[in-house]
Amino acid sequence: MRSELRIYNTLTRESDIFKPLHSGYVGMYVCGPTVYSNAHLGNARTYVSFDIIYRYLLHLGYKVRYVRNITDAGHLEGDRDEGDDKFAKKAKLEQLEPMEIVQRYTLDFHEVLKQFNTLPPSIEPTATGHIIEQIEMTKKILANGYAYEANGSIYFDVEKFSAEHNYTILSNRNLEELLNNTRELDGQNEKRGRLDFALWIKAKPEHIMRWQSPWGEGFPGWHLECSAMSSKYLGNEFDIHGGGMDLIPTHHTNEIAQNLACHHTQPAKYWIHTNMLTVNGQKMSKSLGNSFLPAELLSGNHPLLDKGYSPMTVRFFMLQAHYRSTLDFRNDALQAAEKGLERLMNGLQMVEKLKPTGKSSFSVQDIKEKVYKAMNEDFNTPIALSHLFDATRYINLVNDGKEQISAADLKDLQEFMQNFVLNVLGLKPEEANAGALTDDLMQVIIGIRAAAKGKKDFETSDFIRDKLKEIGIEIKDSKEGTVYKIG
RNA sequence: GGUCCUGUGGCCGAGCGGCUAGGCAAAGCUCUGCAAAAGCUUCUACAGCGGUUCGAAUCCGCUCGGGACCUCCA
Repeated sequence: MRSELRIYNTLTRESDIFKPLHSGYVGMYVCGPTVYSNAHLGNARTYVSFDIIYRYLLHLGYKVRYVRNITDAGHLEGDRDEGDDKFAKKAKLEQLEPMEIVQRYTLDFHEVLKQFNTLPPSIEPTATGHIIEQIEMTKKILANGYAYEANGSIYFDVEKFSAEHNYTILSNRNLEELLNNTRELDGQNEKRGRLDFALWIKAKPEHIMRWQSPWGEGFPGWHLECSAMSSKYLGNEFDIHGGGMDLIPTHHTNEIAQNLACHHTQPAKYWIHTNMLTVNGQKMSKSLGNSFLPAELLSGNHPLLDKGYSPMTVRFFMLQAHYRSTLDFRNDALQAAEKGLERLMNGLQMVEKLKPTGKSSFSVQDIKEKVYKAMNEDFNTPIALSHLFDATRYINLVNDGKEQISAADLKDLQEFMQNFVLNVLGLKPEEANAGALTDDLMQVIIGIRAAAKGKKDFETSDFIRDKLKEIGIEIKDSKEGTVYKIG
């Protein structure tokens, strides 16, 4: 009997037993990127974390609708009504149409996530594609009395809302202190309250992205799109809402307020938040200028890297930490992850070659249960991995004849390893980086070397090995024969 | 300034009242013409000082580090 899945819920600040609203089905909404520049590794960590959650839920047999938006409009520089939106600003900078920016960085985002082997979401809606829904929602919040119009813009009335609801339920902040500590910002005279935020913003003449609304031409506030799209595709109440931890105090807080003000329901039952990727102990972010781009990672062309690393190495590196802990991105940690991943993948290959040896001397069932237990405790991938490494050690010991495994257990273990490593953790073997022709050539060379070795002509065989090494091809002799590795 | 999180062996990272993960590195061994690779084995830490407890890395207090949020951010 397996343990039940528990998820740490930011809303309750406890690990809650996961029970979907509709048995067998899961609705999950994750806040996607604002596509105004290249996705960096910090962004990737969040989506890799949710990819694991998505994959595991699928693995458990749930039918999951995974919605992840693309923010392509209405995201202001600062929470100021006079701010340009990010796309228009960047567009001016590069002399491009805003939607050109959106397209470029949406493609980049998809490319990055594909490299990290994340599964695409079921629906990937865009903010610009849901202007009508956002206007409708604004109208309804106005009608319900939780917003007001000021000079063509619509603001959410936090004071009114908090008289009836706990506005800071998610962040657990003290509302009074928030009110007193929020910085005085310029150009805020339109707002009645310091914490009020825009649902709809009146377009200034210089704004390129604008839509017609009952309040004149404008564009939606950032927080509204997620409320509108999650309601549309998952209903007013759904199971999981996720995002980075940095979204808790503002974005998600406001989202909850909007949903309550509009639909009178709290949108999600479980709020999951992933922690940040740090560099030298500091959060990786575009504004701090310490971000790593996937291209820099692959090439190793970055002052903090000694060499390039594959996306799978980074995925594995991320899996070695829990999603709610910060993770520091460092060259030597990556180096360690590279070796670790190789060990795990070797184990995965090895288990396929194993032959049953009679009665099992260890319990496959036990390993499996430990792995599931770890995953059921708030998706604890580091612990799951540690048991997978235990399994790997047993696999190697069976290969050495020091442990025994029965035919049934072997089949079980093979299926489990393949399924878990490949499908749940989403790790895939590095693609052979040699083409067919190269491989044929290598077989010829290896054959010549083997012949020389057979004649004890070690001078020739060592010459071949050394020369290949010079051009970056490593020769390894093993019991099963000689293999090569490029790079 | 306010709110909150955090400090684990040479490094990365789990654990969060008793059973003291795992990976990397290191050392020894196996394999091997020699290597390399791979595999096996070994290596026991919880910032400091107090307290609670039969028992604390785990709970409480203080001190000293580090970080996040309060402003766009995953």
